[in-house]
Formats: sequence, structure tokens, C-alpha cells
Amino acid sequence: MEQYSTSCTAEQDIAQLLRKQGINPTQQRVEIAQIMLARPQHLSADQILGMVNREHATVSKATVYNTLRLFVQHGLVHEVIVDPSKVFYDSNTGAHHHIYNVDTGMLMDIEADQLNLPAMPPLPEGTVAEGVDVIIRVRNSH
Amino acid sequence: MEQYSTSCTAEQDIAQLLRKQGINPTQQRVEIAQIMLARPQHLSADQILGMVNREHATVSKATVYNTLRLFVQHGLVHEVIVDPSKVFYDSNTGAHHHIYNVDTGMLMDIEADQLNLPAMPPLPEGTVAEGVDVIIRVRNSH
DNA sequence: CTGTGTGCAAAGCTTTTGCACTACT
DNA sequence: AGTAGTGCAAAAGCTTTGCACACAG
Repeated sequence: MEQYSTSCTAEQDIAQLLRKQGINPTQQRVEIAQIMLARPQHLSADQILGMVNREHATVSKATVYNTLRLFVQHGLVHEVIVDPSKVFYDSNTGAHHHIYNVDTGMLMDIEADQLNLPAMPPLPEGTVAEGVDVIIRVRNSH
Repeated sequence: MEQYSTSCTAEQDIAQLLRKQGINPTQQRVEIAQIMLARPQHLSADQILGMVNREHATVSKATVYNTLRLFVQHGLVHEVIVDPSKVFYDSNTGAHHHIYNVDTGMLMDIEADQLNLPAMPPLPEGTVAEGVDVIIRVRNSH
């Protein structure tokens, strides 16, 4: 089954990218990927839902969640866990860390080379490191 | 109004501690604090609810959440946000970081002096740092 | 026709809110 | 009586699950 093409080439590129990751490029997945991967950014599932349905109105909440989980598993995006109430999805998959403004909810990147971490401490027996997250929490100074 | 006393001194000590922090030591708060502050540990609201009600069965879920939020505001415990699905409450309030095993859900401490962080990078205008969280995610090697 | 994969309504969590109640003034 | 503070049932919000449907072999 072929997907609709609205004569825009970007969709083709996205579809190609998904195929390369072993993901079947359905209409819903392409729409979500187009928004998510357009540029490095941090979005919650809710924000993505709103952006997808602003124009096309064809994707349900559950599908947004399931698709984002799929993208995380395939390494297309990263989860950023800074707020107890929601997960952010990050299309910048390079090594970097985060500044989180607890007043505004805004999330910013710090490139890894601006914050050199020392050597890893000894890990528990039988475990291997999967990643290191550094979150600098800031608030507005009045 | 005085709280019940079951002739145990620990309750008195906890009540004293809460008063020192400006928290009215009601029965529910003392019971939660007794479990939470018994030793340095990481517990979810659900685990605390289970432990409180194992013996006394007198505290509701909502009260556990509200009480823990109160304790966080008064600096008695810290929130640890590592898992998208639940918050952990940490009775170790000293400077330290965490190792999180994504397979088992286990959370361990790293003392701050085992992982010296370099100087803080420049923060956005009009913001001040509130804290830095470092989370090393590990998984079982097979 | 059978089996695999997809999308979404409904269910399942954790957490917050609004209100009845209590305890003090 | 009036007022401030407390605990919890019910509501809200985020995320996952189970199932109907679609498509490929």
C-alpha cells in the first residue's frame, strides 16, 4: 500500500529515513516524524498531537504515544525525563545535557563539550552504563 | 490538640523534628515521616502507602501524596525524577547523584565527591541554578 | 484464508483538587 | 460563631493495553 503524496518531497525523505530504521512509514508515522524531526527540539506528546492535528486532524493520542515510543526504541529521538508530569521527546540525539526552567517549563540544550564530565564511577556488578543524563534545574531570579 | 502517644519515644522525636521545620505533626504526617526518614532510602508514594498501612491502615493515598509534597517544600526529602511513570522520594538530602537500573527499577546513590562536576556553564539571563541532577542509567549486562 | 502489523477507544496508572470536617480563637 | 488548617473521595491528566481492522502472503 502506498501512502498519499501531496507533491511535497519532504514526506518522501522522511519515509526513506523511517524505512532505513526498519520502521514501516505509514501516514501517521510520517506526519509525526515530519514535525518531530524538522529541527532539534523538545516536545511533549501533547504538543505533538496538537501540531499534527492543526493541519491534518488524523492522528489519535494513543498513536502519538505509541509512535514516539517506537521512535525511541529505534534511536530516532530521546526521552528527557525532567518533569514529573510529562515526558519530553528530544530530536537532538547527539551527546548533550539539559537546563530546565522549573518556572516556565522551558528546556534548553547544553552541548556535551561545555560540561566535561569526569570519569564514570564504579558501577554495580553485572551492569553496564546506558547513558548519563545531567539536568541543571534553574528558576527565574524574580 | 495533642497526638496519640503509644509510649514509643521515636514518635516524639519525629514530631519534634517536624515542628522544627514548621510542620504541624499530625498522626498521619508522623507515620509517614517515621517510615520515610528511618534511614536514607528511595521510595515511591505507592510503596510508602503500603508500608504505612501494613500496620496502622489509617492514611489515604491522597494524604500520602500531599504530605510528601509538604516534606519536599520544607526540604525534609527530595524528589528524584528518573522514571517516567513515578516519582521517587529520597530521604538523603545531602549532595549526591544517582545510578538508575532501568531493568530492575533500582535506584542507588553516588556521593557527590565521587563525581566532581566541573564549573556550571553560563545560565540564561535572569535565572539562577536551583540544583543539578546527574542520573547514570545502567542496564544488566545480559 | 491466515497471519502479521497498525491505530485508536477504553482502561489503568499516578497525582491533584475541592470540600467536609476538625480544632483552635 | 468565625477562621485556619487537615485528610480524603472524587476528578483530572498522562500513558498503556486490548481489540477491531487492514494488508501481505
